[in-house]
Amino acid sequence: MTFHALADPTRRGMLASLTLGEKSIGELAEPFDMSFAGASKHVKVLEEAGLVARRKSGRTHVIRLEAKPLEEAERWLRQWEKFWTVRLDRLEALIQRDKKENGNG
Amino acid sequence: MTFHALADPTRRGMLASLTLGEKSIGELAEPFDMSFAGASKHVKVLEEAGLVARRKSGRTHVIRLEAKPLEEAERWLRQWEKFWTVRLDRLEALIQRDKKENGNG
DNA sequence: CACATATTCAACCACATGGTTGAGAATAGA
DNA sequence: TCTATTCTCAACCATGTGGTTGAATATGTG
Repeated sequence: MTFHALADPTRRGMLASLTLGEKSIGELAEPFDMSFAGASKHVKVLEEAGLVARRKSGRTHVIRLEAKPLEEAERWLRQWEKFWTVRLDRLEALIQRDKKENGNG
Repeated sequence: MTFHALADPTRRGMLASLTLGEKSIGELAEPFDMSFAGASKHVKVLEEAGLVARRKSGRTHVIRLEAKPLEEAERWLRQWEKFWTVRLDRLEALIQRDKKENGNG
């Protein structure tokens, strides 16, 4: 779900905006020239992905970043990258060995 | 575009399958009980995201992994994670300092 | 050539997504 | 209380997505 949440440029922009500090829904909506309701939907997606958390202060909903899912996504990617880089390297090694053994190199 | 490509479970499954070696479209489709055309579409998405590459061998299209975009996505995430973890830590530090200065802690 | 195989393409379908608007809920403040 | 502010919800719309099927393309094989 994290990847889906990160796939949208508006949401990434909101996350960027949130690195400057907590923001209300209205403040998040503003730079995108978007309706409250539109921004609210995006925040909901981010919230369900665990990338942000919400705190109610009076009538404003204050949104802040949450780093955990990002760490997880990063771990996932790193693991995969390592795993299949090894695979690709091994494949390459096999090709090289094959070349030598068959005198094609 | 990488995040969008990674957001679909079928596509992640295909990538997983590809870590075991190169696969044809048909071989990629098979474990998902999916039509050729369906698999073909997913492969196209992965290809456009640069996550896989295609080589034609006779009438079969042979698909292999490409690690580069994964590295980039990982770098992106790592950078962000670091960046906003620092922000969050700084925020926490401010709160703590505030507590001390105002005798609330 | 005729036929089978591997794949794409085009058209279609159901549903999700990103956006809007307008109404309604909750809270702040006169 | 009345009004303004902040936000969510429901309904709607256009477009995208994930899937199908059937026809078309390209290649191997008899």
